[in-house]
Amino acid sequence: MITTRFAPSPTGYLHIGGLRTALFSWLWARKNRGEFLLRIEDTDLSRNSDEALEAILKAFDWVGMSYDGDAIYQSKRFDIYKKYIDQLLEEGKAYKCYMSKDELTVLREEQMSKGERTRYDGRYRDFNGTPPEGVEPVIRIKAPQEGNIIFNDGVKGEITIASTEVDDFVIARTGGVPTYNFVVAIDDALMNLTDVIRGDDHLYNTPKQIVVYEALGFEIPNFYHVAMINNEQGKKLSKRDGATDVMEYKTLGYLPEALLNFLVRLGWSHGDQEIFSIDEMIELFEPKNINRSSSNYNLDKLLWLNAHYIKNMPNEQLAIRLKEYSIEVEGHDKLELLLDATKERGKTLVELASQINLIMNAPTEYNPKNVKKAFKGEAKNILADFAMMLKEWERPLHTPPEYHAVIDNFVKSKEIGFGKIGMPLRVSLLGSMTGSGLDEIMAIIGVEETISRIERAIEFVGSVTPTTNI
RNA sequence: GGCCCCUUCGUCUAGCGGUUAGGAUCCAUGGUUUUCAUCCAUGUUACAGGAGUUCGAGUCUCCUAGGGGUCACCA
Repeated sequence: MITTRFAPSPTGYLHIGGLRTALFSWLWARKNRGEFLLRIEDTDLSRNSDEALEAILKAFDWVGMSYDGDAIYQSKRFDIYKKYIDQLLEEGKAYKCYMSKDELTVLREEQMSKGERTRYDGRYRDFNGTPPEGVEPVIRIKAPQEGNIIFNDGVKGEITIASTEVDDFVIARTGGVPTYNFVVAIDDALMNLTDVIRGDDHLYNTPKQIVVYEALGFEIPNFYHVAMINNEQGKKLSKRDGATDVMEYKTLGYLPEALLNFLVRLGWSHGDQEIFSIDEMIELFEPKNINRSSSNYNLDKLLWLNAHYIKNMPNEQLAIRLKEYSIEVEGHDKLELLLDATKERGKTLVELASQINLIMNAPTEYNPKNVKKAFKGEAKNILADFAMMLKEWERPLHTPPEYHAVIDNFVKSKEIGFGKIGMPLRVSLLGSMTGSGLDEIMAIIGVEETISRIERAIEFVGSVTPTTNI
């Protein structure tokens, strides 16, 4: 059985890099009918925040990734870690180090000035004397002093790191609170993880964790280190790049299925395929197809995917999603028509919402530029005549083709080009020069509203246009 | 700086010793559309550089350059 996990620390929001590794882990577990576990890394009591934790859980919920069982909180497992610390101490695989922070700083500065890698020098590794007074010790683990630590990374291949690069790192701070690399290794082992998929930035933690695995006799899982996601300039993602919080994408009008599809293709591929439903991702995902190089985050592609998912989403479903964007169209008698007429014109739900609002609400103002272009010349009279024709029209007016017939008839009887009525009518109805088809708009709002909007436009034109121009 | 990793169109990527180096996005052009958008078609653009190995190298090896990661009593 495959067991994977996502292990965020509740110190900030969930960002897209984290979401992607979570996605990969989730897909891999689901594909193998294994388990995907959630573990909250909250051993740094001073940096945790409940809001951050809540935001992470909310983001998971929004994208629809479910974890198995209950989330595990490291802060509630200190007694377990304590037990292993004591065990290592007893077995002589760990020791108390009485070096003060000041002494450590001095050592580091010395090493840095010599251009060496900063590392603990092991001065208390075999200490038998009387401990200095007044110093609360930390616990350090005995790391191998020679040879190499070698592991096979599922993405990058065999990684060899010299043991001299790994010092006797602290596993318990003064006060006894255990540190990250120690608890990660213990929890990963205790949770029976088979595959650890995580960010590239953890690559150097792996040898440290292997030291713990070996000291405790745990079985080492498979590691997959996924390269980072950079911004469009190829630099590290930062707050300045916007939308670092996954939930920000919801605010911007992105569908979770588009975001996930975008992320799954960032660093992973299945031949030339671009569009993946969740089920397809689960079916096709293979960690061996994860790219070894880092990738740049590019909004164009996400936007294209989002537009794709909006266009292809059933209208009832779309109506439900739109509720989050202050659009209440569920149960509207022209729902199908309304969404068919607008959903190809919005790349995000926010844009789609504004398209819908344009149709559902009569324009309260007309852009001067549009007025100048669309309401010039005979426009006022033409609109008036068209409104008249609508009023006197005797055939039914419900569907777009039925409205089309009116326009058709109007243009022919007046012997004018479509342009003479098209743009003035559009601006009258929407206040905008672009948008859905006129036939559709009129069919959605109905004949009374159509006439009312035309009359308001005529009134407006009359108030600003010199009579000589009409 | 030490160590580790990475390098194919602007971007995401396919490629797994022999291809006219493919797809997607973006951009441009044309077509469809009464506008816009959608859709369709066409087009421009890439193997970081240099040595090897080989009959043959984007694919293997080495070097150089560039980029990234990491060096905590943070996670």
